[in-house]
Amino acid sequence: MQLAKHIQKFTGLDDNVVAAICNKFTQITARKKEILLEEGQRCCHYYYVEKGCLRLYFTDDKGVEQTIQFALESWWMTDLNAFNKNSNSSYSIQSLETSTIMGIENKTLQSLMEKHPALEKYFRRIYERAYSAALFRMKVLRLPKDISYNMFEKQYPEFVQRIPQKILASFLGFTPEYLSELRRKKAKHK
Amino acid sequence: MQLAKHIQKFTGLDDNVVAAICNKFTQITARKKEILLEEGQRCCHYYYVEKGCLRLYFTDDKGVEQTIQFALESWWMTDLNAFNKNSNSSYSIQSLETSTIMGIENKTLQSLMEKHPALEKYFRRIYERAYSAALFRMKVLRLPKDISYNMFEKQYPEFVQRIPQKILASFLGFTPEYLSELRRKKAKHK
DNA sequence: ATAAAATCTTAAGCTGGTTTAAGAAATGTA
DNA sequence: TACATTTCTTAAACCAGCTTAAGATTTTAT
Repeated sequence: MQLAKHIQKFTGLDDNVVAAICNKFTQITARKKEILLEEGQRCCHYYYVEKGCLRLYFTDDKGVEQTIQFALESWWMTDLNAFNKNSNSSYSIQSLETSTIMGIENKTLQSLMEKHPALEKYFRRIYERAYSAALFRMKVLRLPKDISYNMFEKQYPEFVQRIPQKILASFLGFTPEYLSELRRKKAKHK
Repeated sequence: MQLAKHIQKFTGLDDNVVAAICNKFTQITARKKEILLEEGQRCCHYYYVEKGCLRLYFTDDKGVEQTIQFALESWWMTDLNAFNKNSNSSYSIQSLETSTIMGIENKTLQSLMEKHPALEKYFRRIYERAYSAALFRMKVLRLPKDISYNMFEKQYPEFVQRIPQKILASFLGFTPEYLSELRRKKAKHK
């Protein structure tokens, strides 16, 4: 199990303690395109991606899905605000592939953290990483669109192949048609 | 001191322990417009805003300053990636007002966290809040510009008065000229 | 294998927001 | 108080990226 190794790596906790922690999680297999959380519904779970890929998105006033972020292996995903306040979600979460996921509810997570303070360190580092990535992404979104596409392609070449173009476009903040145009221009200039 | 109260509130630590922790911080008074960290320089400090306001920004290829985020009272700010890796910063940090700030170096912070594991909980919550805010901001930046301006004005009416328009524009992702136009249009329609 | 659905491409016309430029207002400084 | 500097406004010309639409390709389901 990836999660156990991950927690072990960040906390240095004993194997059997880690096992007891992981025991509180529910293992979920999500099919390609399966919706794990729907905008407006109660956000009951925090998800850890063992294998596969999730995306967090919302649907704008024009009905277009806007992808906020992806979660690949070893990343966590939820609508954090809704999860913590036990309120309705402002986002949807979808599995982009057949994914293996560990899910946990808020109450369970809180009691785990109380019982195992070392988990505070684990999540401190998880959030630190997530926040740092969010800052970087904020910067990238300010660059001209062609540049942010090139950066993304360079950094995640295999991932660009893995996901539908339209979803990548919605992540980078433009239309699929424009992404198509960028790709054509780029191919031409080689 | 705000910081002590803040740590106390999130961790429940003893007053004298909190005092010992805060003792490791350096108190800084930054003048209006003072630059605390310059893009390309070593990022040596994490800043906690006691009073005033900081902004994190970078200068794009056209020489335009792009504001990534603000830190008001009780918020933390640094180039997290550079701070953790002890490397050069990709951003600058500027005080927008006469601000009172608490600064700490990475080594000192790490040793504080080792000595006081309760601080892990403190920063877990700080990062959690920061990450949640970053997600929300990502969503707002996807909305039409006039809407994101209206949302911002509604949520922080006094802050809109406090900071220069051009900096607000760079935060919302458009030009000062366009912000001017939006304001004029809005005033007309009343 | 085959039909249906989803995705991707191309191209033309269009628009939200930028650029440029110049004057007005506010702010900082001696 | 006056001068210099920065910020804000206005308006016109412009363009990066969107919209629309229709055909081509790929994926999914049976």
